[in-house]
Amino acid sequence: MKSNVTMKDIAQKLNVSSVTVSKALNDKDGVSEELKEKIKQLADEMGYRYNTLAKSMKDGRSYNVCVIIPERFTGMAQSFYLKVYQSIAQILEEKSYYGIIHILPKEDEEQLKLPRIYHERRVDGFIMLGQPSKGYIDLMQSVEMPLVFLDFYDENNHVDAVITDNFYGAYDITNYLIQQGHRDIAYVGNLFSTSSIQDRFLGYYKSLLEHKIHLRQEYIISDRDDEGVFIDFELPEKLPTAFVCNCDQVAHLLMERLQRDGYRIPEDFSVVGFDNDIYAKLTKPELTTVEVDIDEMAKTAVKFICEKMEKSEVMFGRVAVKGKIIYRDSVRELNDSKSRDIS
Amino acid sequence: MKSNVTMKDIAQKLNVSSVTVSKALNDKDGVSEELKEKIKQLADEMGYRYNTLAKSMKDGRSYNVCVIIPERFTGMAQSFYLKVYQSIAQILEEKSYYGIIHILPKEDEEQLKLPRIYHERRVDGFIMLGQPSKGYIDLMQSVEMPLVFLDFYDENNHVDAVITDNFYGAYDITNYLIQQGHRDIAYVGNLFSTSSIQDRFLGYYKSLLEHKIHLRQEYIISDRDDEGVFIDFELPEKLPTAFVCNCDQVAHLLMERLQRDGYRIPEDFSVVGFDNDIYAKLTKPELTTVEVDIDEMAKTAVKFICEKMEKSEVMFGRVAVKGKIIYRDSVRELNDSKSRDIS
DNA sequence: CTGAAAGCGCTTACAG
DNA sequence: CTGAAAGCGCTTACAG
Repeated sequence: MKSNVTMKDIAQKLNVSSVTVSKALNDKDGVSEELKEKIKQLADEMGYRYNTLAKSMKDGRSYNVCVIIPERFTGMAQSFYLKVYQSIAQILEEKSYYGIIHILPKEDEEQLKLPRIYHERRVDGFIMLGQPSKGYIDLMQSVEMPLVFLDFYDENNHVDAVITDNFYGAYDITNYLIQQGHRDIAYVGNLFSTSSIQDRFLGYYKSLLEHKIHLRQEYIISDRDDEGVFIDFELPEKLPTAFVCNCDQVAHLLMERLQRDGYRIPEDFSVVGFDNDIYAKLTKPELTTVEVDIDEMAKTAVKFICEKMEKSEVMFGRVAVKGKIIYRDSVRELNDSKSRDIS
Repeated sequence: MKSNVTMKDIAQKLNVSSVTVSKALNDKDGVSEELKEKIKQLADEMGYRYNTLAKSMKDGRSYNVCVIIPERFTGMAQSFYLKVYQSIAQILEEKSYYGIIHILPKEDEEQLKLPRIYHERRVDGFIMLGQPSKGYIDLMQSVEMPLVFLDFYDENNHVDAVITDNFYGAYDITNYLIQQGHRDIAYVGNLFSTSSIQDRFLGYYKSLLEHKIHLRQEYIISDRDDEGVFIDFELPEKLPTAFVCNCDQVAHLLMERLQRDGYRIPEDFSVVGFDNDIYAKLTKPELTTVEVDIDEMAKTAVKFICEKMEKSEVMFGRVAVKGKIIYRDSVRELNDSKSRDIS
């Protein structure tokens, strides 16, 4: 395969103009079917490859969408965002866009440096995947380019955002525990750490309220300090029968702690998580949890960004995508017995 | 920030030509320092962004390097390749290239479909990260474009490849076990599954040979079938005192099995792994293992691909990058006692 | 149905 | 030190 064949080369061989070749290869009107076929065939034979850079330059669009992920979300076991990116890229592909991943280095985030791809005009829109610093959010807003937030939102900015339905996810899974006969249910998570921990807590709380179950302060168990570093759990004197953990990793840690203390799960305690990530299957027994609908989130974000790239005025607001409960073996049904003693 | 400022716009404002603006912004000779400054400043004020697409078209290069990862390597807990990509992208960035990740869908791999980015001439070179099918390897070879294999190599093709030093990694860690007094050492892995399992086995074997330790067939314990699906371990009648596992995940599985059988680690058995991935810290106790030098591998691969993009004749052959042992708590020192009974 | 002309935004090679 | 001309590979709008 020679690599430098252009439309002009094809045109010359057939004694036509490059305009005709262009039309033929793009399947446009104005060329006889016969000639079209001949051109396409010759293009194939000559190993012609369409040069999109030329087209890009012509119509001033790069056909690239940049997916920015803050570096801190890319650590071990954080394959969640990679999966989201993968889904995004695939959907963009169908629309003939490229999804370009950009892992935002910590320094760039602090110094408010936009990706080089922006300064070099190689991008038509941004999907911000995972919450960056406040300053960076403002920066992204200030450049006039289509922008969608994914998996977080910002109170103060009017940016289209696609998020997991944290609230109803936690609500659903707490309801499930109550259906199984649990009444003493704790929530595990630092309420002041992230908005998703907070929203999940509120979903849990709503479920309690609807079932007229009193929220006990000592049943709100912190899992990390305000910097996000995990801390030892301080379990209350009187233990609940079930724990709603704000994420699978914390459920994993909690189960280890309980098992170390000699308890069995789910016999002694039921535990549920959120995310359905790798930790959900690392626990013994495996975890009942809420699975995030990655494909739906990706699809929605791509739809938004594409429409915004077409006509930049459109706004979609904040959209929450519902997840679904994955039932495994970390929850025990409490048969009528209202409460129990720990032996 | 207006988005459509061009060199011409800047030129007109200053009553100079766009050639002069181009020279000034690229810091080339032929413009007075004074004028250069003025131009740069105005460019800033006007929110000028350099249009690399135009440059790309001019010199027929996209400045993109495509990193292809077969889909099956991107599952949960497979953040290894993401980290490699991250490192690659960062190093390419320093050289003003873009690293474009492309997750190769299974169907495309089967149907031998190259990434669209190739057909659209938006890429100057490929880094193949992770071993694809034989057919796909041949396909990649057939397109005349700079190509580097990363983390695998192919016997039959003369392609530059950067790999982990599986052989010496396993050799080193087996030596370490022997230093700790172990003589009865098993290897865990299906020798016919992948070349890295095989190479690691051979490193283990070399260590035995050098210490005049007889290789016992029943000490080669398979971990997966030929399709790569994990199977139950068949442990030999007489158990060894130490296990060299072909990867951390398998070490994790083995430790679970042994612990389920009532053994303690490292008191009853020593276990070592390879990779230092997430599984190495999920085991209790944490795993002594071989860490792959991701940055060095990435650096080498990028160096190769860049030089090949400059002048395509250069060849580097196969380069193995050494890892290093990470000492944790899964190995026990055997004080002189040659062998032991299991109580 | 076919094509000459102009232009996308930049750079290179050359002339002054 | 400065700039007019030509060209990268394509497409659009228009003329025939």
